[in-house]
Amino acid sequence: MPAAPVDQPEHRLAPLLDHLARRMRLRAETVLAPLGLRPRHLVALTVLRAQGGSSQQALAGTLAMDGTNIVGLLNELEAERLIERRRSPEDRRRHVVELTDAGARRLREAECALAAVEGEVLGALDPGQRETLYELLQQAATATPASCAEALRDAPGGAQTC
Amino acid sequence: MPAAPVDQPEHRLAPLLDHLARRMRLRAETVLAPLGLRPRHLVALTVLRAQGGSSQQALAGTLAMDGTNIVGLLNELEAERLIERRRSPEDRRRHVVELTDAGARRLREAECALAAVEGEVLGALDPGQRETLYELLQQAATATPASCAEALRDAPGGAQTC
DNA sequence: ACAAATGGTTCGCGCATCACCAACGATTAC
DNA sequence: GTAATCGTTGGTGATGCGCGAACCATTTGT
Repeated sequence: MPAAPVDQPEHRLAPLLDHLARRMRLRAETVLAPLGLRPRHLVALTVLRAQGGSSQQALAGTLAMDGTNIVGLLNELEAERLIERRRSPEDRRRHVVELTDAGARRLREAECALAAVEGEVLGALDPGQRETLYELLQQAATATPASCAEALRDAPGGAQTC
Repeated sequence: MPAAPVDQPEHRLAPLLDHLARRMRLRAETVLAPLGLRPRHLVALTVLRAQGGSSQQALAGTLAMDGTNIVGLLNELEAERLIERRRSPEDRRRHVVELTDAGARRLREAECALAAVEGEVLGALDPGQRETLYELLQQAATATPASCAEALRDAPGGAQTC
């Protein structure tokens, strides 16, 4: 056996992530509809609860979406008084976006409704596994904005690893 | 302290999953483009490698998408000789879809290219963590098709858990 | 003080995804 | 033979989203 060429399964988790996220999103849509929310809103609200008081283009960065679309998203959320835009005192061009009390409440309601969906999609995982899954994803998500921008800056063309 | 109301952080991982999957998908698109593949194709190919020789509506089930759209997806893949449709011997109405050698090769190429993306998006996770993440997602994904259909059958309206 | 750059907003274009309906050919089941 | 099933094609419509253009308010540079 010469050098044992390390026949890795070469499993990448991008497709897996995509697959599961899709399943989750599909079910979540139907559950969230009665609350007047869509998955996108949930992500935004969750991010805002974590890092409240960010500017809109900071949000655009962490949500990885175009600035103009952020406006629309926030408009919808503000129309239902779930978030507030205040002008920043230091730089009055900026809008400081923050969760309102109603927003935090709705978010909790949504999360509550989402628990059922989790039960369906992640039925094969026991509570402990779900918890570690949560922690892994959380860790990845909170650290990514920086590392992602960094990676994009360092290797704009292509960074091949194999 | 009356009954200690268990002030769970009530963290749901649906938004997290959505968020990370989006980041991953965005980067994956640009990396996959030169290979003539899009994220959807990758998911399909991965599923086919795992459970080869399924009928198209079985695929529709596990991919959670409409049958008619499956046709288009498979057409694209077949046009590049990455999959083959053969008629099932038992039931000649069915098409048995299977990965070709070229398909398996392309899939590996794509996974290789995807490794770089993983590095960017999951930079905060060390190899061990990524492995457990993979195993958790894998376990959830392989078990979901059944449990999901089951859940939909049992509770078509709404299954509130809290 | 004037020009340039920046954050946010609005409008509109274009593209991709996707569910759904309808109709059809081939095949199987009752 | 009739009905149901699998796949295929074509079309429609909603949605999401990136992108560019123009605009206002504000800040920054000189």
